[in-house]
Formats: sequence, C-alpha cells, structure tokens
Amino acid sequence: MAEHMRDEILAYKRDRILQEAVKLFYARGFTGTTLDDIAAELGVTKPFIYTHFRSKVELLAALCQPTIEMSLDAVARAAEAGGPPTVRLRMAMEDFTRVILQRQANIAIYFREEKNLSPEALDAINTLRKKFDRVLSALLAEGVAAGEFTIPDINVAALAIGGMISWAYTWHRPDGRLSLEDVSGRLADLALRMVGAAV
Amino acid sequence: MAEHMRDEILAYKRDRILQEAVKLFYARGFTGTTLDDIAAELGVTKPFIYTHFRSKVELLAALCQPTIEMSLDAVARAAEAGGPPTVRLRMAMEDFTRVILQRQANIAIYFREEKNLSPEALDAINTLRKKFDRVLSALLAEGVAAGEFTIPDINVAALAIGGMISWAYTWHRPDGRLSLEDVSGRLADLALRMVGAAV
DNA sequence: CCAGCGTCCTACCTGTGGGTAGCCTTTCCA
DNA sequence: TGGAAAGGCTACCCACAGGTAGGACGCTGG
Repeated sequence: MAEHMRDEILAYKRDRILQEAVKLFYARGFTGTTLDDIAAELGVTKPFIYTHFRSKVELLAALCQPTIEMSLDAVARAAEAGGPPTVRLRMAMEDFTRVILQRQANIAIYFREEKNLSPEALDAINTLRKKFDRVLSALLAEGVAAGEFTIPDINVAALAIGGMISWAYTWHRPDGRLSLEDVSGRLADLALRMVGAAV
Repeated sequence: MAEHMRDEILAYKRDRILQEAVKLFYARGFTGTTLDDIAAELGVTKPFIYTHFRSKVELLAALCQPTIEMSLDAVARAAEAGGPPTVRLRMAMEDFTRVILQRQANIAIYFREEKNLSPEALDAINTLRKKFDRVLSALLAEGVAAGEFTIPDINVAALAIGGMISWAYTWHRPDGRLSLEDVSGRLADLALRMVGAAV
C-alpha cells in the first residue's frame, strides 16, 4: 500500500516532466529547449529530471513513441471491428484524427525531431508506422474486394489518406472555428470520397 | 565582362554551399550538422562559408524560402490559366507535386526546422503559405460555382489537399516503384475525387 | 530526540560548435 | 618583376548546455 502510492507519485512526477517537455519542445523545438528550461518550468532543477530519465534523448522518445502507438491502435481497432469496410474506414479515420489532434504537440515534435531519436527508438517507431500502413492498406483492399471502394493504387491511397489526416497537426487550432469533432468528421468524409465510397 | 564572370562564379560558389547544406541538413538535421561538416564536404573551411552567408540561420532561410515560392507559383500559375476549374485544378496539383518531389529535401528541412528560422524569414514564408491557401481555396470555390465540384467545407478541403500532397515528401523514394510522374498523376486524381469532380 | 535513508539541490566539468581576427598565398596589372 | 588587392586558411575565442559528484535537508521509525 505504501509502496503502491510511492509508485503512483513516481509516475506522476515522470508525467509532469513529460508534460512540460512537450509544451516547451512544441514551442521552441528540441534543441531550442534546455533541460534547465524544463526544470525551471516545474520549479525544480536539472538533476531532478535525471532521476526519472537517463538523457534528453530518452525524454524525447518517451513522448513520441506512445503517441505513435495510439495512432496505430486507433486504426487497428476500427479495422478489426465488425461491419462493412465503409463503416470501419470511417471509424478508423475519425479515431485516428482524434489521436492526431489530441496529441497534436507530440505528433508535431515527433515529425520535427525524428532525426534526434536514438537508432533503437527510431526503429521501434518505424516498425509501428509500417504496421499502420499495412493495416490501412488491408482495410482498403477489403473495401475494394467487397465492391465498396474503387481505388487505382491502394498503397498510394493509404499514404495519401494517412498524410491528409496527419497533416491536420499543422493547421488545427483547438480554439479555432472547427472543433475536434468537426475536423474528424470532415476529414473522414474526404477520405471516403478518395476511395470512391458512398458517403 | 570580367565583372560578369566574377559574379557568375560567386553565384556558383553560393549554390554549391547550398547544395551540400541541403544534403547534410536532410540527412542529419540542422543542429546535427556543423558548418565544419559542410565546409569539409566542399573541401574548404568554415570561414569560406561566412564570405557567402552571414550565419547558419541565413543559410537555412536561403534554402527554404525559394522552395516555398516555387510551390506557390506552381499553384498560382495553374489557377490563372484558362480552361475549366477541373482542368486547372489537375494542372495545379500535378505541378505542385512535382515541386514537392523535386525539392523533397528542401521541403523536409523546412517543415522540420521551421523553429530555427529567424522571425523575419518565418514571416516572409508564412505570408507565402497564406497566399497559397487563398489561391487554392479560390480555385475550389470557382469549381463549386461552376457546378464542377461539390465541397462541404472549402477551407478544410484546401488544407486536406495541400496536406495530402505535401506529405509525399515523407514517403516518396526517387528510386522506388513510382516515378515522379506516376505520383503526381495519382495524387492529382485523388485530389479531384476529394472535390467530387468527374475524373 | 536521534539515526538513517531517500530525495533533491548546489556547484562544477567539459565538449562542442558558431563565429571572428589576422595572416598568407595567389593573381593580376603596371 | 614589384606591389597591391582579393580570397581563403590557421588559430582562436567563448557561450552554452548536457551531464555528474557530493552534500544538505527533511521525513520516518525507533
């Protein structure tokens, strides 16, 4: 019980570090942010961070990888659900958009700072991304087989759809004209049009 | 005449520096590349670079801004050409894709290293990007007015199309399955589908 | 009240890399 | 062949930031 709470507090501290790191990396870039900056924002000092992360680069990986996992999970869950491909594709696209926009800062940091990741972390993430493309391509192929989609080049279509939605991290403003639900609905519509599905 | 050739040589040297900078920034990132690296690649030393560029950041701007200008020009030229909106949109998307893929490294560097640009350079580029979105949105609106396109939300459609195509810089491989012309044709097709045009 | 432990801070080291001052070499012209 | 200008190099400076060693403080249990 006592041990249990101690772990919770440890996890909480770790989480707070990640939160501030995301905020600052997003605003100023990875190399534009110092560990002293992050520590100052938390009201602590640099060695505090080192009791939770081995290096600055590990911090970066810790805030990128889970977000990529969430993207893959969103699409994989929808693809494996029941129902016709058109319905599953819509669900996949809406959920994927939600992840992109809810983790907007993390996504932006990942795409910008990919080159700063360790080779191991980069490998792990690339594996996830390949799986993402395979899952999406497979769903598109199912739709074609079922006669619901018309797609000249499935691989290009998967990349184009994935790109169109990923890109939303560059332009969505949480306090702007469109809510998260507006955007996910509209982008899902556009994705369905791209594959020639009945909207 | 003598002065003339001297200027040509100056321009050539400047251009070679930019070429190597693009190659290295693309491969290792902006902060991951030192000016000594670039100089070594050219068989010169760091002060040589400083006779052509005032700082590392100016070098970055010099390799980003012209590429963004080319993107805008491609779309603007097609939009102002004659013919029905469907034809002009196809031309715009094909030409835009060509710019993205021919300047793949520059585009990648720009999106990754935006935060490292000087405020002035960033302003100039943001102005260009806003103009890009306006031109594309206007073309889509024309198509709707002419009854050729069906678009629920023109602004989102413009951002989605622009994103889908820009994204190609992340996945296109010049020596891969698809040639530059293959990709530009397929992405233009997908863009036309998104706006409900007759393909 | 004291002992001991865990937690975080003060203070420091050190490599790195952007940027510069001043010299040397080559070239071109008289 | 002398002299000056241009162009590039050697050698350097120094700020900055990632990372670490060791001490101080406070909390908990006896």
